[in-house]
Amino acid sequence: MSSSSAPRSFSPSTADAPSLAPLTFQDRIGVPLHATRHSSRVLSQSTRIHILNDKLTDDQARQLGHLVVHLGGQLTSTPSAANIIITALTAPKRIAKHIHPDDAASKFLVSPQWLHHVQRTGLLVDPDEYAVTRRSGTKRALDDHQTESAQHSKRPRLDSDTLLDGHNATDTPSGPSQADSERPFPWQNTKFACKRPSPLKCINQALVDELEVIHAERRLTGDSYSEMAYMRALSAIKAYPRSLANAPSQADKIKGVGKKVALLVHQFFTEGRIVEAKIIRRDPAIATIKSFTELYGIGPVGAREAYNEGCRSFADVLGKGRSLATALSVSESLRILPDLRRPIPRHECESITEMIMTMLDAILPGCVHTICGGYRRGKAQSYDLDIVVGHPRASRAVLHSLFDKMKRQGLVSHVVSISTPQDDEATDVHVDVAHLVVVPPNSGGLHRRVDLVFAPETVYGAAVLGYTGSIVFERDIRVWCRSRGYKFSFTGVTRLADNVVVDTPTEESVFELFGLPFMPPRWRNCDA
DNA sequence: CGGCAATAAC
DNA sequence: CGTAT
DNA sequence: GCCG
Repeated sequence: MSSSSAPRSFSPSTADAPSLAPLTFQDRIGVPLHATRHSSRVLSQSTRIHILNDKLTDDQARQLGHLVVHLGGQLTSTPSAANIIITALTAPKRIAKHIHPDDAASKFLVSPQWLHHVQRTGLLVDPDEYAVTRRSGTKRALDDHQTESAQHSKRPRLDSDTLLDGHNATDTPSGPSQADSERPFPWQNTKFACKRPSPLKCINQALVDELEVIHAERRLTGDSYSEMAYMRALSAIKAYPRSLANAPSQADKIKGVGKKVALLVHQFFTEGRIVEAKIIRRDPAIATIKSFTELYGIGPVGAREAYNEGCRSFADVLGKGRSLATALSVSESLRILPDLRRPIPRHECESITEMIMTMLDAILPGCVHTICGGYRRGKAQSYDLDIVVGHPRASRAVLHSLFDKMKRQGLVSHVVSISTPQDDEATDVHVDVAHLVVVPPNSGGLHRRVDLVFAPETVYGAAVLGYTGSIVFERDIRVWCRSRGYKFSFTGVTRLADNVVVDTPTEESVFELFGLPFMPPRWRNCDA
């Protein structure tokens, strides 16, 4: 594709719609620089729509274009930049002339009626309902009234009886969630993820997985506050202990779930999927951008830029030679990526830790340690290893001694980053961190990401808590903490009144200080 | 309508 | 600033 | 996008 970077526009050729502003095309991925304020947009930026002019008059095409923009969607100048293509054509051969063969499979090809239906209902209608090339059923494209009424009248709703109390969870079917009896305390309707137990897999996990698709798309497109809203909403649903299948309208009573997500929840349980997630799942642009973020040091912005500059493969990204400010070059990152994609089973987390702790013991005996991260939350496998070590005060630069020893033994293949040694006697507490790539012996030469954290025992509890996650749990414990007059980080807890660091030798001491019931690590799985 | 975690490295 | 934890 |  020709890299049309800046938004382009043209003025209407025929002057019979004078009130309309010129149409604006946007072929790039990502939220517009000046996000147009739609109070409640029907189409999000995940719908990038191209209108085939063929068989439409200029005027019709322009009207449709304005409708797309009016509904909050993005208009593209080429078919390949879109994920939805509107056309009045019906003959496959004629359509094929406009669509690159590579694109044909992934694009939704819809009739203009789709857009009108979207406008009429104010909902993102499944584009497959208006597919111009037949899928399983050929009759859909014409009878939009029928599909509409069918969707709205079907399915009984039996959600009036059940209430949001969470105590008498009598109806716990054979769900895949972990033993509910282990739940440390009952669910409560709170906006703080750190106050509600969240299992590894919840009873509404299929819904959570669907919302996660939208969340990931918001992250990749840079819609950051929408991203956060989805993250928190799915987190809230994840903690909800009862099935929403027969009571989808209960969803908007859960704190963190608002009008929009409640609508999606309803759609999921009445129609079996969320349309927006379906569109995103089929969007190759999103998949490509996501794959770029697998490279260390390339996040949503870098991945998006690469994509918008025409990159479609790792080789393309490598060709760009963007190694911006990362210890791991793109080529190195690419080289070890196959290894880093391999999950680390729990027993290997343990054996690597044992090896490292044995080495440490020869340097400074008597340190305590905890394997944190997903491992501690009970995940069967992880993609990195977080080891938090607690050492007696007065021991300085322990991490660096250990690090040297590991290097000498050839265990360290890459130093992603390591905190600068605190040479002088800094009076305040210092937590040392090393982000390494390690090649453990006896594991087939696989590269493994290992994070080492060295904390004085006075803040060991905060460090362990800070490295156990999950992300939403961490964020909310900080929010809660501030509301109680403290500031929390993995380096310790500070009382805001006098800026004094409070002793937090154990996790329990942190929870107690904050007036929070202790949350067992296995119940901190607040993320999808 | 303001706010949305905190921190370190690059 | 963007990325990572 | 949601909460207070």
